Amino acid sequence: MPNLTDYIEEYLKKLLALSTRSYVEIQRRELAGKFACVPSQINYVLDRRFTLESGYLVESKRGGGGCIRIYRIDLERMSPWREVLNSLNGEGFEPVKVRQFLRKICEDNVISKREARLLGAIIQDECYLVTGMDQVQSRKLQQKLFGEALEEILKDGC
Amino acid sequence: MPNLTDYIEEYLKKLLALSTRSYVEIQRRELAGKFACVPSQINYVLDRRFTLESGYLVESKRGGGGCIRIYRIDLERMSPWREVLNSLNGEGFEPVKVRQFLRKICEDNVISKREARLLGAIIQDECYLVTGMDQVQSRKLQQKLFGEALEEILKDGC
DNA sequence: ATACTGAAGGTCAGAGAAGGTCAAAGAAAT
DNA sequence: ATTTCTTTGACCTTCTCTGACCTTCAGTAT
Repeated sequence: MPNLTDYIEEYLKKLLALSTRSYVEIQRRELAGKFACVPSQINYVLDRRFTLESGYLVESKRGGGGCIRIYRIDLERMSPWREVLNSLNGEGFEPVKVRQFLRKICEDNVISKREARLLGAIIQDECYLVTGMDQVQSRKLQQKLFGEALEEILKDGC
Repeated sequence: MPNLTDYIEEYLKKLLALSTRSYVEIQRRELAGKFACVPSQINYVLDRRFTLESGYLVESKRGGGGCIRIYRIDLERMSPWREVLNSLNGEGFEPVKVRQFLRKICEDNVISKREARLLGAIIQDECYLVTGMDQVQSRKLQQKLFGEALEEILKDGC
């Protein structure tokens, strides 16, 4: 017995399938209207059903003329990142390991040397020392920033 | 979903691209007429889309026969570039301004689109919220990380 | 010269139009 | 009975657009 979230998910995935591009653009208010629900329901659906792990990526712009853009990322583009992607949610996000990983995918030409160095800069522990955060917090932030950066890479070429 | 501001921006940039000189001259009143909006809308567009950080310079003359002149700043004329970089590295580190700057050096092919987006990810305020740092601290860290990352990119002899 | 006048452009605060967040209530699953 | 998933609504942030009021300047009348 499908619920609202299921219907909205299905609708959006259909839109994506029909689109010639790798993304679709919607307006939150309008979509909420179509399904007779509150706008924040749309955010819920996006949070739950259009996650990075499941191969989707969401961007938005506020203000007059704002919109939400949903990208579909194909598996090939995702696969080189699988390993590090897993470490982004749970434990096991270790700068040292990530660096090794970066070297590897750089050799595999998934990213450029410059990009590898840029990503490396994000996870330099020394930068975080001055803030007075404890290590747990720093790790969390590194993890978050790295994740965001990764999204930008996956978005690319879409 | 472009809005009025987007259209006016596009129009002006097209004018600039077509111009043989490095600037264009417009009349606020007349331009507002063309887009059926109030004159101050033009100021808004200029404030938001034609800043120094994004590589433009705006001059104006009031009174009878007044006009607005918009210059496109060329990276070759290094001086403004340096100025901006310095201001970014000094006190006034503001992600909004930095983003405009990124857009410009991207347009000028100093960095790739992907790199611009990666650098943009580093300075997203939302990421830093979870850490419980105050804004001053977050800014400092953003600035540090951004600086390191940018260096890694430019090291490479762009 | 001096003062007036009208035609520019500038500023700023407030309304409006998006989308975001979060906690709490309600429903479904285990 | 408890946990997890869904739905809702109040409140927030960002970006855009408008209008009232201000400043500057060229030309003209005194």
